[in-house]
Amino acid sequence: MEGRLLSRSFYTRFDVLPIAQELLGKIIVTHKDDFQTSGVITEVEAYQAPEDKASHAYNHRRTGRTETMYLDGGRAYVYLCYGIHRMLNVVTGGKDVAHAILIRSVEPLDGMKEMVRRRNLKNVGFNLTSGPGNVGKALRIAMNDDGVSLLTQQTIWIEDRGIHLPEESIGKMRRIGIDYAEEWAEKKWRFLIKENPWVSRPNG
DNA sequence: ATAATGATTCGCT
DNA sequence: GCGAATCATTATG
Repeated sequence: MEGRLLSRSFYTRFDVLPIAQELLGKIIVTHKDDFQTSGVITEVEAYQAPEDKASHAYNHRRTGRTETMYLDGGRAYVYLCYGIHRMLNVVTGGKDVAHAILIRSVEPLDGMKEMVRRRNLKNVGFNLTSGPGNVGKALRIAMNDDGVSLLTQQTIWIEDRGIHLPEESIGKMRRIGIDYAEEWAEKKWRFLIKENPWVSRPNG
């Protein structure tokens, strides 16, 4: 399966919203413990600091954790959620621009058997790689992946394998789990491939 | 130093 | 629909 590695210039554009939509249909790949696992990105959420109250980097917030978001585009931002889930984000924009895109769901491609093993699932369903916590577990995202470059095919990277999505096939809805973010919670910055069952929730 | 909490998921009711 | 799991990060003293 040959794909074209997404280049630095894909990630370093300033506006995170088109980048998030263009990630739909691209292939996220990880290489861990001699296993290559991958999937078509089917659902993402954009986070646009400093103005976005839902972002960890809201209002130029700089802490040890958020520092990764201020790096140049084309890196992974990984954080632990609820003490359990490793969430995989794509850092975008130039250095000191704290934009990021959360990968919420993928459609399994390579290494599906290994992904099932990592998930400890008895019965395989769409929950294998749907939902950001499940994506992290299936792709074996680890805390030490925080800050790694996506620009080489070593650990984590994103490829274009020629999938083209027409504008009308992209669903735009409210982001999940950020009700505290007031008016920013209303932004339709969750993007997903319509009619694709590999998303964390059919509606929202 | 301590305490609160979360860009979630799963199992049970 | 509800609550537990589980811990790095964060704010606060």
